[in-house]
Amino acid sequence: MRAKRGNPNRFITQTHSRKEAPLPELPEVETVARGLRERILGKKIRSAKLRSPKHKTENPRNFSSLLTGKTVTDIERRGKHLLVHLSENKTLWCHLGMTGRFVEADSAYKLDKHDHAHFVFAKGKSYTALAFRDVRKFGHLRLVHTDELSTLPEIASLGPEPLTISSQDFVALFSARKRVIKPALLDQHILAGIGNIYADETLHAAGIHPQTRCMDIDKTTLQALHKIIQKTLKKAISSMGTTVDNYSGVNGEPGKFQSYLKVYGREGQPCHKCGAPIIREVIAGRSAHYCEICQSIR
DNA sequence: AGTTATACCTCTAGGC
DNA sequence: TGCCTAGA
DNA sequence: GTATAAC
Repeated sequence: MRAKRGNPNRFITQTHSRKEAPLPELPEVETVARGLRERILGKKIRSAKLRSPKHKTENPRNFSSLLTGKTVTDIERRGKHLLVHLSENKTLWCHLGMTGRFVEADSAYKLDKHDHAHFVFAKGKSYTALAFRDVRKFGHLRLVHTDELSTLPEIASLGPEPLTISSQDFVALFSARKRVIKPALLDQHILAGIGNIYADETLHAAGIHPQTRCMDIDKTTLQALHKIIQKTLKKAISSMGTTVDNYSGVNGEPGKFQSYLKVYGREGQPCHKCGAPIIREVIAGRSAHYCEICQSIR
């Protein structure tokens, strides 16, 4: 399946021996938000259908009538949440979970069994039809009142955005905690948007062992981690996210960041820095990938 | 407070 | 070839 | 991926 044996420039791609979910994290969700802006911003919802009533969704009965006729006024990302703001104080609040995605689904499109909703947006002669697909059903689509968004616990309790937090605030966020760094990075209440891939990648780049307690990491290293996180997320966004055997873009465009992965999904393969095999170890219930030589800070 | 396990759900690579 | 399970 | 219950 994958890749390019013998191509030194594709050293990462060829190492993936398994089909892995893309795990929508901040860069992937940002990519989707941008794709949605291009396609549906300013358009009016002509139809909205929910085809899997079992899927986590609010107002399943009224879904169609509540959405039809509303206009998409703004699309924002907060952590891994997608907020599609509509006219009349409505917001379509989406989370992609592990496998959620939007796919273009015009009249020729054959709905997949995992397409839980279908939308048609229009402005003048310009139509866009999208399906919301979510194989594992960990994501959701919910219709909420825009002015009540900030009262929703899932949104209100989110930590700051990693791309805009200052270095000082970042250091303050972690330096006093007893917790282990990897789960702390994954904790959306502390910082919003980082998931398993970028936690592992940034810790490797910063030379920090994933089991290190936050308070044991000196300030200089935390400052370095802050920089690395911003750099990595920006690069991933400009690469349109990480795609392994799936698509992160709205129209199915694969991301390109997977070719830069240095530890994630590379268990047993040589570290690109030192050659030691990459370790995979379950930490706090999730796979952590790291190099025990390069990530000696602990 | 912080940690860990468990549940939610479907699919696929890889082992046997 | 197919069945089964770990892990996404 | 996340929420929740349980040490």
